[in-house]
Amino acid sequence: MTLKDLARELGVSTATVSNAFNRPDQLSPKLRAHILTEARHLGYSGPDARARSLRTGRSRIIAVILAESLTYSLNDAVSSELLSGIAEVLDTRGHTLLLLSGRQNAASVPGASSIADGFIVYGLMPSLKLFSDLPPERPLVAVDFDIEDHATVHVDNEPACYAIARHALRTPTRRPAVINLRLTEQPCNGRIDDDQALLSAERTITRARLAGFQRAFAEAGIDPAEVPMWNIEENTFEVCTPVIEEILDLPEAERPDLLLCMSDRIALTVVTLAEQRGLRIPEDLRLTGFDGIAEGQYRAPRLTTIRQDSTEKGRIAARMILGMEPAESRVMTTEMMIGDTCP
Amino acid sequence: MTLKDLARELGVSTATVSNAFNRPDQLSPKLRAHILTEARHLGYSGPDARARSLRTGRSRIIAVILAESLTYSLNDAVSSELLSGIAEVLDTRGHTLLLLSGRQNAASVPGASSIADGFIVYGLMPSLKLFSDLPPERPLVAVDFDIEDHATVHVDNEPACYAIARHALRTPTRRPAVINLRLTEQPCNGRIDDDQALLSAERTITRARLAGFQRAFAEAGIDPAEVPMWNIEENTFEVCTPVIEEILDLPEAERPDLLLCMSDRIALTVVTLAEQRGLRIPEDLRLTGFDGIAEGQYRAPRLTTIRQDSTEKGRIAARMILGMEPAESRVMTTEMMIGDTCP
DNA sequence: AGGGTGGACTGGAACGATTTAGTTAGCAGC
DNA sequence: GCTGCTAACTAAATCGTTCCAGTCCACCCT
Repeated sequence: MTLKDLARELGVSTATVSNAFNRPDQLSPKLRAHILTEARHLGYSGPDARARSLRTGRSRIIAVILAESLTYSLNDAVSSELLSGIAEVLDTRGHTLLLLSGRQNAASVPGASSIADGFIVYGLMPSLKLFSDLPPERPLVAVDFDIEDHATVHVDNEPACYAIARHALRTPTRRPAVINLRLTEQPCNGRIDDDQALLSAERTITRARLAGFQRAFAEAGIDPAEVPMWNIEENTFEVCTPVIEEILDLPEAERPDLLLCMSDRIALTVVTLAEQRGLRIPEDLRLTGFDGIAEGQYRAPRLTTIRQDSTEKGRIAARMILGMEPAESRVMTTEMMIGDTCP
Repeated sequence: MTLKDLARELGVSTATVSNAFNRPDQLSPKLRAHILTEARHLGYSGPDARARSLRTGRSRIIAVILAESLTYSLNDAVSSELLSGIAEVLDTRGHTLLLLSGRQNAASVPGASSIADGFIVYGLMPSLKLFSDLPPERPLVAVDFDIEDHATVHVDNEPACYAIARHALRTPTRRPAVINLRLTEQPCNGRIDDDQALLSAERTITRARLAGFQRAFAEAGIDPAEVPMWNIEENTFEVCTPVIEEILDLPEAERPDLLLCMSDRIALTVVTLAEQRGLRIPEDLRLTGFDGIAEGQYRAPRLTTIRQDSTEKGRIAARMILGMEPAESRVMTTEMMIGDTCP
């Protein structure tokens, strides 16, 4: 049952049926009512979205391309908050959300994606071939990374990390350490040696966060090069655990008494594993996080962290895509939250 | 730049270009290579998904229609695990995920949805007009509710709740209580009075869970009608909090010493608020959850709960939609996890 | 009566691909 | 030289809409 069938059945033109569904003002109310009634009666449930999107060039679909697998992204608090902000705005404007992963089968991205009216890309590396395959005329907003000729949304990573490190270093500290998130060029889950290719040129956020920490170290008279660093490959409890166990199980003389973590997930894992070992927080171990996820604030000890509003970040990106606000480069401010883990 | 333009430019037919992209065996490798090279060169990034989906009738998009708002669904551990299972399967088969909410602007659903090749519907009520608007010939799988003529995926709610309640009632209990999730016909966030229209006929899961609890009560010689019940409208910390405060702040003689909760989120909120009040778990208060979310197992006290594998539930639904397994009615088993909150 | 106006409806050309049913050329076999 | 076969390619119909450019008619104004 197509629009054409329906038109023939009713003895009107296809244009009129189309108007009955799309432009009520173009035909008499009586005829319109008749058409809609008959449509329902004959089992026609409105114009086919496929044909419509071909003809109009618009689908009311916005694609979100995520750096990690969908599985990860949906479970991670930060990226699902981002998605939820995006969804919120799209929903109110009658748009829908298509989820794509830029990771494994990136092949499927260009194919499926050309159906979308716009793209929100989260945390990818700008060098990816992927970008050249996206239809160049449709809007694209980059979140948490930089790419030329496109709008971006960020938080003030460097100043925020500087501020929280400065706060942490006000309390005398013997052995500070940093737990990075996806910092190294090559995958590395564990201690970062001197000789490892350190900073991937493209990981702009991670680099900015580390730079903030290091600025505070230098200012406090600590040589940043002397501060031990670990790296975490994926922001999950499971992947964090072995690395953190390695740190906490160091002999007491070597064990850090301050851990600057690049995410709350990492920090929460530290809390869990430290509790299991009977370490007292903050007496034996102080730590800071990043993100300000809800889970970190529900229960004692509440995390000392940088709160970024990922939901709002998503809203902004969505509004930019829909043209509700200028698509420009935007840096959001964050807020330091002093919790119990580093008073 | 369209396929037709490219064909003209190269002096071949559109069919040949189409074959170059879709059926390598239909033309000489040499010509194919030439076409692909030139395509890239001239800025043609493959067949347009809109036109293709119109012509072939397939889009490689599966729509997931969620009962709650997208914002909620993306933040809730259970539904995002479900999504993640779905995404995992779709991803490996080159399909993508379109997220729709069946709630507020249900109007946008039929319009946008006819682009999808199939539908996974989560937790909706089958009476919704929505269903009649979906293209009837495309596959539909219902998750966590029943609808005629369609495949469904479930867990064994009643037996699972019976089992955990039985376990909880083995320890002598003076004042058991139940905290339901979305049980009442009319929205109600708080104590359920006798005169409230109790069981929405359509909320099959919730009803099944309560039935399981009540069977165990009866068996333990407790009149189910005497057990006080509360109701929670939305499975979030914020919405749970006032109700749980109401319960925990009852005079000690009235305060329940066993709380059977219909979700881990509710149970976790109880843990948080009980800790704040200095109540000892399980000495002063025992409680059980439902879902088995990761957050409930990380930190002490670990929840005593029913673990359902929502990720696997999603995988099954996705496989059914893609025809990788028979689309029939399926009941998954759950596992009781004895944690610290009700040993 | 003639001209102008505007509302209601229609015809048919796109939109950009896929696919069926060919056509053509080359070559082997007899 | 004819037939038959295959590989390589093409012409044209088709998918289900939308929307531009009209047509038609009733009505009003002068």
